[in-house]
Amino acid sequence: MWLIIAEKDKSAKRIARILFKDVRTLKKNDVPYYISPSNGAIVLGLKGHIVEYDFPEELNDWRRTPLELLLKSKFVVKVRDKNVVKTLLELAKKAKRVTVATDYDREGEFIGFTAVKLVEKVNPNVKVDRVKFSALTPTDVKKAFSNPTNLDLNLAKSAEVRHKVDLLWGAVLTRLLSLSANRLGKDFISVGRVQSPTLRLIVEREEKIRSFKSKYFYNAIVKVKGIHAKRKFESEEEAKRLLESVEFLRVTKFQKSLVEEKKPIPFNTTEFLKEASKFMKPDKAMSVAENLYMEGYVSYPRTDNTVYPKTIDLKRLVEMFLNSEFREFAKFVLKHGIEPSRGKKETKDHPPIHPTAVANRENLSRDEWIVYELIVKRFLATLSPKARWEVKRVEFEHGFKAIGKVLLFPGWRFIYDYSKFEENRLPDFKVGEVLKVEEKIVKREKTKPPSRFTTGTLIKVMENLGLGTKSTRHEIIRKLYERRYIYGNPIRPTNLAFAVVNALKSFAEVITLPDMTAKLERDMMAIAEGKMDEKVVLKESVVFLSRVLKDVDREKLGEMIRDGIEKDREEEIEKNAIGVCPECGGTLIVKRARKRFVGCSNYPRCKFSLPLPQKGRLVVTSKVCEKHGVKILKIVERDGKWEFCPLC
DNA sequence: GCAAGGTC
Repeated sequence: MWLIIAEKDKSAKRIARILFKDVRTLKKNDVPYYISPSNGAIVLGLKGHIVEYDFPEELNDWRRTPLELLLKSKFVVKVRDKNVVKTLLELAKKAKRVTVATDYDREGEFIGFTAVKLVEKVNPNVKVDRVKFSALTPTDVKKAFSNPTNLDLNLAKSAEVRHKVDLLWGAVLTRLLSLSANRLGKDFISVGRVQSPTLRLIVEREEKIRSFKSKYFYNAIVKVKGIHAKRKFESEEEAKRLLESVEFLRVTKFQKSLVEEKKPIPFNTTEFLKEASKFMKPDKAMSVAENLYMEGYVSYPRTDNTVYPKTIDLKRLVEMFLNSEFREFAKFVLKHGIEPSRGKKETKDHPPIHPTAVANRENLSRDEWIVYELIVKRFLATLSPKARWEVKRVEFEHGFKAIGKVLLFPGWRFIYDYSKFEENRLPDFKVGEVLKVEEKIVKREKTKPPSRFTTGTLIKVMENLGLGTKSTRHEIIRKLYERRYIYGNPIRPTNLAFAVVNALKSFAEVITLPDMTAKLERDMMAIAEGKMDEKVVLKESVVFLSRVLKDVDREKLGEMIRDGIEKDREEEIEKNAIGVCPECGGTLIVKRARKRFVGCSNYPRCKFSLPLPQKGRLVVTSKVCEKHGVKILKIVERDGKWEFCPLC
C-alpha cells in the first residue's frame, strides 16, 4: 500500500482526485481519507502541525520549577490531535511506501518530517519520498509525482529550531514575569518573539501621542469667485495683516488636469484583514472567511499573493455574478473589459482571495455576508477601469491656493464603496484675471499628534516589519486583547502593557524588537542551507536567557508589573464610578462581573445595588442626571441606543 | 496556565 500524506484534508482530496480515477472517501477515527483501490493508494490529510514540542511534564508546575531548569531541559513531543495521529499510524503500518505531499514551504517540510518520524516508529523499513508542488493544479501535481525527491532534513530542522527557540524564550520570560508579579493561572503575563514587539509598537505610539505638543497655526482664508483659497501662517497677526491689505487678488497660476486613480490590488490576507477590520476584529474576520471557504464561496483565505495567476478564469467568475445582486457591477466590468490589477507580492501557493461561487444574502449570517460582499466587490473592483478625476489647481498673489477635484468617471469606485472620497468643485480661472475678495476669515487650527494603530493598520505594519505570518497576525492581536494589554479600536495600551514593555526593555530588549525575528530568519536560512547547526542557534538562546535570569532583579520587576496592574484597576474604578451611594455616601460603581449591576464601593459593608440591562454595550457617559446627581448610562445595541439614569 | 506556526 502507498500512503500519501497531505497537510490538510482539502489538499488530500484534491491530490487524490488529480492522481486517481477511482477515488473513494473513507473515515477512520472521524478522520477522512481517500483511497484508490486500483492503485492501492491512500491519501490522508493532516491538520497542520499534529504534534508540538513541549517541556517534560515534571516541569509543568510554574512555582516549583526553577527557570534555569527549563534552559537545561530537553524537549518532548506532545500529540495535539490524537485522532489524526492514530489514523496516520494505523494506515502507515500497512504501507510499503510513504510520500510526503505537504505544502512546499518550511513549515510544510517540518509537518511532513514529524509525520514521517511517527510513521517510522510503527513501520521502520518503510520507503519515504517527498513531492514538491506550489499549486494544486493537475499539471503541477502530476509533474511533482513523476519526480519524487527526498525530504529536505535541513529545511525541516530550520523550522524545528524556530519552534524550540520560540518555546524557550516564550516560556522562560512568560514564567519570569508572571512569577515575579505573582500573576498565575489565567492572569499570567505573556511574552513572545512576535507579540512583544507588536505590543512595543503600540506602547511607543501611545508615548508619542502623550508627549505630543500640539501647536496652533492660522489659515488666512479668502473667498473669491465663490470658492475658498488659503495660506497658512504660524502667527495670527501675520495672517490678519495680510488679509487686511488685500481687496483684490490676481490669478498667478491655473492648471487643469486629468488624473487617473489606480484601482485596489487583489486581496491577500493582510489587505483583506485591513479592510475587513472596518467591520469586525481581524480574528473574527478570519474565522468568517474560513467558514465561507469551507462552504465553497471564496478561495483559500490564507495567502500572501496579490497577483491573479493565469490559471484563474476571471471572465467566468465575473459572468457568474450576472445572476446575483451584484449584476450591475458584473455588467459594468464586462462592458469595460477585464483588466486585473496586481500588487507587489506574487507567490505561487494560493491565488489572491476571490469569490468562487454566488451566495445569497439569506443563506449567510450577517457577518458572513459583510465579508462575502467585501470580497466580491473587491474582486470586481480589481478588474474594472481606473477612476478618472479632473483636478484643478489655482494660485493667487500673496500665496493663496486652492485645489479642486471632481470625479469624472467612477471606474472601480462605482463598485468598491469602502473608501470615502470628497469632491470639491472649482470654476475655471484665467492667469492674470483680477478678482474681488468677497470674504476674509482667519481660522485657528491645531497640529495633530500621530494617530493610534487600528487593528487594520497594525496588521499591515506587522507585515512590513516581518512580524508573524499571514496565518498568525490576527491571532497575535487577539492575544494582546485577551491578556488585557490593549483595548479599543483604535488600539490603546493598558498600564500593564507599559509596565511589561518597559520591564522587558530594561533586561531583555531583544524580545521587544523585530530584529529578533529577522535574526532568527537568517539563522533558519543558514540551517536550511546546511551552513549552521541547530544546536548552535539553540545554545545562543540558552546563553542569553541564563544571563537574563542571573542579572534580573525579580523584586523590582514584580513591583513594576504590579504597579501597572494597580493603575489599571484604579482607572477602571474611576471610569465606572457614577456618583454617590444614597445609603452610605460611598461611591457607586458599575460592576461588570458575570452579570452587570451598580454596586457600592463600601461593599460588603454597604449592600446597596441596582439592576442593569444585560444586553448591548454599556457606556458610562459624562452627562449627569439632574434629579439624582449620578452619571447617565447608555446602552448601544445593533439597532439603536438609549440612555437612562440607573436611579430613575 | 507558557510561544508561534500550521489548520478546523
